[in-house]
Amino acid sequence: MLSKKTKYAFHALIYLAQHQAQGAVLIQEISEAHQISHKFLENILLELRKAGFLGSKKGKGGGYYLIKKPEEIQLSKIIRLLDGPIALLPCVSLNYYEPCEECKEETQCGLNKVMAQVRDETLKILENKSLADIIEAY
Amino acid sequence: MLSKKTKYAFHALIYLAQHQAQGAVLIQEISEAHQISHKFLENILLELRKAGFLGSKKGKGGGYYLIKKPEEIQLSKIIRLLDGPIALLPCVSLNYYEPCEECKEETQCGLNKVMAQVRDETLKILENKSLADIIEAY
DNA sequence: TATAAAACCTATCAATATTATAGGGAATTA
DNA sequence: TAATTCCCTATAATATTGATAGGTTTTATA
Repeated sequence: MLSKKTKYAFHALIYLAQHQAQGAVLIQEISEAHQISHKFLENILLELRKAGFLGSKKGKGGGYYLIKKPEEIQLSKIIRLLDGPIALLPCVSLNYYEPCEECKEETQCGLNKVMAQVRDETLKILENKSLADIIEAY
Repeated sequence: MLSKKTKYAFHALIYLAQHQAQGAVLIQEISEAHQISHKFLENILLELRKAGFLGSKKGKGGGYYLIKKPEEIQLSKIIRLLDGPIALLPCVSLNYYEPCEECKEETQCGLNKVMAQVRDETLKILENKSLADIIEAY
């Protein structure tokens, strides 16, 4: 299951994409529109900015805005940033890999094989779908 | 990520499958073989029994044993039993469905669509792979 | 039939992760 | 210079997961 953090991130990104014309958008505005705690959302937007998805402007008239095109924002990247690994086991994670404690030969482990397959199919979708794709039908 | 509970369950099931000949197997034996806390494993085996995967025998010479063929134990069933939903969002979960709080029309939500797709691909694998499959290469 | 072995069951504790809040700092605008 | 808004870090609250504890019931067997 995706965490609230990730869900909020998606909502915020969608909101920002749909209000690109208006320039910088206040945290406040997004948090009210989606009923998210202002401060919690603030932390999330901060992470998204540090990761290069958003830009920000301080002071009056400030706020957040997308600095990547919605087409260029892969869903997989957002999930990894806020939720961590997409894989079901550390030993098949591409970005958060950790060796299996039990297996000597991971490549010969049946569980590893299946979970690697799940990971591949999941990534095939999440890497090829972008923010733009989910907005289309929103 | 799968919980330890689920991982332990898989290890235990694999162990039981590989020691089917010996009849009932002690919790102790499995917990030692896999370095799992005896009591924690006990709870897990209990759940597996209640769910119909295992049988048990009390008293001396007792223990746990598989009552389903490894071929008939879908990985998806084990994960759902111990970890809950496989889907990434409640609104696309088949077994633990909960309506989306924001969407009026889930069918028209882009996030819902993508996550349903992920769920389908994941299940396509986890429902078609059984305990027997992961033992083969173990 | 007494004893020991083993699962059964439920409660509770501990550790960790998630969600949320708090509050002063720094930059920007007017 | 004052108001606004994001920046940053710490901490508190809550939920989930992982682990432990201890008595109960059943069963084999000596």
